[in-house]
Parts: sequence; C-alpha cells; structure tokens
Amino acid sequence: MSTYKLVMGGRTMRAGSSDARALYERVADALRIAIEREELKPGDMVPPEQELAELHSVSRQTVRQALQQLTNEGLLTSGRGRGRKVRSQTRLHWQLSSYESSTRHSVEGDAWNTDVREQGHEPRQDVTVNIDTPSQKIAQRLQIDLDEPVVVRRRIRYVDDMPFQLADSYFPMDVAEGTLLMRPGDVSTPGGILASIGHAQKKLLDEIQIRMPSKEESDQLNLPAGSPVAEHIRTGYNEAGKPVRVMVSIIPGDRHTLVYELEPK
Amino acid sequence: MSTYKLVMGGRTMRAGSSDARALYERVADALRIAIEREELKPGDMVPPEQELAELHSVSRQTVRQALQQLTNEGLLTSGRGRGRKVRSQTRLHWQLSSYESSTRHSVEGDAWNTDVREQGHEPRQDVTVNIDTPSQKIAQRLQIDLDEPVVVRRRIRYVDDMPFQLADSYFPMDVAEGTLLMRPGDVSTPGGILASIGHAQKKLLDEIQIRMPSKEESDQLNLPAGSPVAEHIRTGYNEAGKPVRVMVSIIPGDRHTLVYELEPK
DNA sequence: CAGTGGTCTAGACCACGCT
DNA sequence: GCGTGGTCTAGACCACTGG
Repeated sequence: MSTYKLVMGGRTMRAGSSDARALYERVADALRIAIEREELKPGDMVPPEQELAELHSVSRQTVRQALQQLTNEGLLTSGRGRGRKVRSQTRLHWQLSSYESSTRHSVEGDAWNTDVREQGHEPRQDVTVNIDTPSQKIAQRLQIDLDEPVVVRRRIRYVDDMPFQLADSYFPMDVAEGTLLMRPGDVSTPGGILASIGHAQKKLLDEIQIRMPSKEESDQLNLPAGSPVAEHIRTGYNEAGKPVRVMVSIIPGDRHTLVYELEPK
Repeated sequence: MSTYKLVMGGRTMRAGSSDARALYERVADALRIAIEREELKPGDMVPPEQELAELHSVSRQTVRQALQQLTNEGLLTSGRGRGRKVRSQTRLHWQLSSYESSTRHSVEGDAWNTDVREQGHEPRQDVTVNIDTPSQKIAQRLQIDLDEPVVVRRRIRYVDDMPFQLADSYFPMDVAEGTLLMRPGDVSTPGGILASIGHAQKKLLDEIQIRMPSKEESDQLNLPAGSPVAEHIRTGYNEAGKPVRVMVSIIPGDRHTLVYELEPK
C-alpha cells in the first residue's frame, strides 16, 4: 500500500533513492516543521502515537523514536496517560551580576524575589537549615577540611507555585554560628545578612556548568525529559579574602536566561 | 529460567514486588555504577549490546534503551560499527569576566587563545567574514533596522584540532567599514581592535541560555546525542552607550566551565 | 568478512489520567 | 472504563569499521 516499503520486516527504503534520512527522522522533521510554522502552538496536544503511525505508514515504535528525539530537544512534554503537548518557551531573566547588590534587597526577600516580581510573577521560597559535613566540592571552595561542619540553607524556589530552581547556600560554622543564618524560613537576604554580621562579600567567583540533570534533580524540579540545567556555583569572599559562602544553584535551562552586566577596566 | 520473568511478551515484574524500576533502568544503573566505581574508565569499550542482553536476561531493544539513556546523559559515545566507549569529561575554563580585558590580549590572538594555552591545550580559530542582513535577535541588540547590513565574523574555535565552540561577532556597518574587522583570519582581538578604531567597549551585557543544540550546531561541533549547549550573547557598548558589537557563542556544556569574577559595589 | 551498532516491524501487556 | 503513553519481546535486515 505504501510507496515507501520495499522490504518487509527489515530496513525500509525509498524507491530510486539509495539511503537519505531515516523514517523516524522524517516523522520528527514533519512535526518540527509544524511547530516552527505554528500549526502546532505551545500548549497544543500532539496527535496520539497510533494516529501518527497510520498517517506516516510506520510502526508505533518508529513514531515513538521520533517523539523521543523531539522530547530530548525540549520541544514536547510527555507523560503516561496524559498525552503529549508542545512545550511553552517562556524564560525568566536572572540578573546574576546585581543579585547581591544591596539596592535590590527588600523586606520582601532577596534579589531573586525582586527579579521575579518585576517580571510579573509570584515568587516563593522554601528554606530548610541543616548542619552537615561538606562535600569535596564545597570544602575546597570554602577552604576548610572535610570534617569541619557547615551550615546549609537549602532552598527550593517557586514561581507561581511551580518549582523553578534549587539554591543551596553553605556557610562555615564560624561565620554562621549564632546568627540569623541558622534560622529556617525566608529571612531577608544572604547578602544583606552576611553584611550585617560583619562578613560583607567583596568578591564573587561564579562558575557555571551546563549538563543534564540527575534523576533526583529532575524529580525535585519536575523537569521534562531531555531538559538541561545549569549548575551555578557562587563563592563569596569577605574583605580579608576568606570565603564566607558557597551557593550552588540548579537552574533549569528552559525556564531561565542568565544575565551579567559587566564594566571592563 | 530467569527469576525475573513472570509474564511472557508483556511487562516483566519481580517476584514479591509490586513495581519498582523498569528493566532498562536497572541495566542503565548497573553501567552507571560501574562507571562511577571506575570499573569502566573513560576510553574503555562498553560490552556489545548482545552481550549485555544475555547478561541481564533482557532483549536487545531493552539494552538499547538503557544505552540510549546513558548516551543522552553524556556518559557514552556511540557510532555504527565502532562500538561504544565511556566518554572523557575534561572541561575547559572560560573566564568571561576578563575576556575583553586588554591585559589578556597578545599577538597570538584574543583572550580565548590565552585561556586555552594556560590550560595546556592548543587553540585554533577559523574565521570567515561576511556582510549580511541581521536576524531579529541581532538587529534588536545592535539597535538597527532589519535591512541595515552588518559585518559578520564567523568563528569556529578548535582545541587540539577538535571543534570546540562557535562564536559569531556582528558589527554595525558604520563601525566596521574600512577597518581590520573586514579582514578574514584570526586578526588579533575584537576588544583590542574595537578600541583601536575608537569604539572601546565600556559596558558589556551577557545573556546566557541553556538549551539543546539544533541539528546544525550538533553537526558542526560534532556533539554526542543529548549533549546540551549554552548560547552566550554578549552585547558591547561604547562610551556613548551605542552598541558596537554582538557576539553569539554556542558553547558545548560538557566541554566548558564558564567563569565570572565579580566585585559588587 | 565478521562484528557492531542503527533501524524497523508486529504484537503484547501495564499503568496512569480523565471523564 | 477508555484512551494514552510506557515497557518489553523476538526476529529481521542494513551500514559502517576494522582487522
């Protein structure tokens, strides 16, 4: 019936052509083009696998391979029983160069809250406080030993009640002990707090790595398959050059644009 | 024969357990753990699909699903006829906050070259120069119309002869015309050049987005499946506040750590 | 040319979300 | 309960790479 098939049960080929694109890539292309042309808009349902299989005269597995590729590219959502949707692509801007600037702090929380509100959304942060021994990664940046305890403030940040990023701050014991930093909840701002206890951050070192999320991060942030994250590690130093804080943020790529404003000398 | 199988041709389940992890996830876990424990080291060959299928008593397709997941996480390479290997994870540091700083320029090229050499590798850049009309994205940042021509310097940057990143610079015609910027090849540094023609960059705006690469980017950079990239857009402004350059870099996540040093006020 | 990964089919059952 | 996606099998042929 189909003009495509020349061989049953094996590799199908197009008549008069030696090879060209795989079948599943042709199915993927068709959908990609439909999305580009906005025939399928963000939020729209993608036709069921069975329907696409019949439409393109291929097996359901082949359709699945195409859909998998598109999901990996971040174009589609997936989920048992739910059907597939075209993903929306709104991004929140996060001003990392002014994040610790005192002018952006308020009684309403830290600079991140301000950023979110300015963009017309509602921020929320869940903070838990622990005392723990540091990982290699943290100990090295705080310049302490692996058995020296640190105070950890673990944040999950929400926007409009959707989980949006993870941000864990680590403080050396001698900096945090007996201060507001030991208090759970969204207590004003770390930048502000650090300054108020005599450890204003005079220098910041930001390291950014791009990678796929771990299973755990993926679950906590409710990430779709194939959605990359940035791991942002900020180390803050006080006037004496001592590291007083390390913040590790896991930032879903599809929901953020990171922004730095620089004035080179 | 296998204690795992209760149902033929359908979902297999473990005796005494209601559900738990899928078979392909168990196969993936086994390999992930072997890699973590360095029983499989970067460069090592992964056992053939057939062998893994027999080892875990599953079908080859199920093994493939596990291998696909690991490849998407950037842990394995793939390739027809070649077998699979454990990928190495070296990352290059890129100092973005001092990238335009005049002290890091030399006759050997721009600050990127310096960064790479300091980390013990050999940089190379292929540069082509074009005159083109800008995309929406570029025109908006250069504050020009869509029909005003721009000078485009397209770079492919190599490290040890491997393609490493794409970096395209866009200049307004009135800035670039009749200057070194029109010359192809690796002509010293854009920061340096811009200063020498009276358009030193006094302010920089960096925007970073994390996403999956397009097919084209993936091919140009020879990226493995499932490897995310950062799209880094730097807009440079001269003393008068006029945008004089936009640089768009496509940065493979698994090969880079981006670094910013900041001194908050 | 042998061995490996890449693509494809046909059919089956399971688990989840919704109405 | 129906429809959707998720998992799995068994078997087949193709295409590339390397000895």
